[in-house]
Amino acid sequence: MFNRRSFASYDTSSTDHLRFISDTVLGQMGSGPFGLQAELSKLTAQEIMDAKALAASKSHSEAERRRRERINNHLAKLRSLLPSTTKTDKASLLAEVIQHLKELKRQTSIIAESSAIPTESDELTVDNEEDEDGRFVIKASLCCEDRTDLLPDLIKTLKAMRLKTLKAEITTLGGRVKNVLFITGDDQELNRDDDEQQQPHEYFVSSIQEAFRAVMEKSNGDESSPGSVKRQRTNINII
Amino acid sequence: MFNRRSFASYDTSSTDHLRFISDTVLGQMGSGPFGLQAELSKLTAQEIMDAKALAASKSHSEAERRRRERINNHLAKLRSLLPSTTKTDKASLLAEVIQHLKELKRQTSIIAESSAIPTESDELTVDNEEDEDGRFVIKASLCCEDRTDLLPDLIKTLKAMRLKTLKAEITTLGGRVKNVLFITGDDQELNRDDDEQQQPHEYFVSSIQEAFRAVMEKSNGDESSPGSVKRQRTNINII
DNA sequence: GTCTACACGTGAATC
DNA sequence: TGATTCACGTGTAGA
Repeated sequence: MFNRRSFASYDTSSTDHLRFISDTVLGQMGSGPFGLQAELSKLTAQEIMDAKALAASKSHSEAERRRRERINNHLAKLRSLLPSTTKTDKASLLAEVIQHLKELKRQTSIIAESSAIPTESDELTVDNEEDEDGRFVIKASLCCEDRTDLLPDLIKTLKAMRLKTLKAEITTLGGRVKNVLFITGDDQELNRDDDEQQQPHEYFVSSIQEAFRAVMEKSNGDESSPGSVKRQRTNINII
Repeated sequence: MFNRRSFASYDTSSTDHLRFISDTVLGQMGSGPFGLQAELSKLTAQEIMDAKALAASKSHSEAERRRRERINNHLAKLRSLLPSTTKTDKASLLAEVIQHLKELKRQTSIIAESSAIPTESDELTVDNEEDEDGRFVIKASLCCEDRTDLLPDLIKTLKAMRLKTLKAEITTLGGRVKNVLFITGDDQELNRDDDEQQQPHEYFVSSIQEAFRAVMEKSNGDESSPGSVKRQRTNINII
């Protein structure tokens, strides 16, 4: 452990290290011809072991240097992607990356909700809305990878929940699909005038969200179909 | 440097370190009462210096540990923000962050171009388009911080370039403004039927872009006006 | 047994 | 000067 430390300094060459060892050992031991011989052979063994250890240590430190280099290159790339490069500090850089990432995520989610074009990331929002006649309508917007059974599954789900689709905007682009559905229940279920209005509607919203989530996740699990017809765009409005 | 190394191991206590020094020094020096006394006082000085050095080293290593902790916390937060948490590796994590950041940036820029809502980041695009009558129209979309003189400056610029605004969509939100202008030149300048059509239009596009860029940058330099009326939204269509 | 990734303490530099 | 940041080589634990 002691001599391991001795070549830990940055640019001590192998020969310097060995000379240091031979000096100390020869100084402590007797200088007779036999002892010297023994010590010399011992030294050779030491040399070999040290050479091996040094080689191992060298490759180790080099590997570690490569790793550091990779990480720092990525950090530099991140720094170049940020708008404000005020702080050069590493931790602050990462903090700004986090902030920027959250901001971008916020923007995209806000814009994506009000857009009819499907995005790369899966998305599901279900909200209460009021139509022009003041009746309650639920607007459900879901975006996911397209598959042949998606629409039938959605219809089946809606039928099972006794819901009626007033209007559907279905847009597919690049193998992905975005559905914006305007849903209402049977008249005896929704549009009641008692003072417990909010709670039942929130219940409907969450149960619809849950059901649609299941349909979307079933879609994700279906990896066997290769999504044959891609990169073609269709835009369908069902009223 | 030698004894600095000696307490470099992780949990060697201060007393162990000092005992090691006293052993070696006493072994090398004479053991007379005077020499011992001198060595003892020296030792005390050494002890004090070592105690100081140890304290410094301790605070240093603790500070370094805090720094590492901060960085790793940020990395963990980044990992939680990513959609795919497949690789736990640090460098790969940063690589995925870069990828994700680029993807989000791409999405927002694409969506922002086709949206009438002003975004947080400045933006300027100028493109050729054809209107319903087949005439050439230039669509210019610029988004920047709002100021009172922005619109007059734009109008002045357009007038100076002998351009006509067919239609303008101006939307302000939260102190920022987005202008989408549909521009055409005088009829003798644009809409010619010779085979050099593309080049002059590209010239117009780039010169318009340059002029608008100047207007936007002048806007950025104007920090004196406090942008009094913020957080109110207006939507104006000029046809 | 080699390889890889991490945390650690330390020397040096910058402020 | 002390505080803070970085690169370095090393110990060590999983594949």
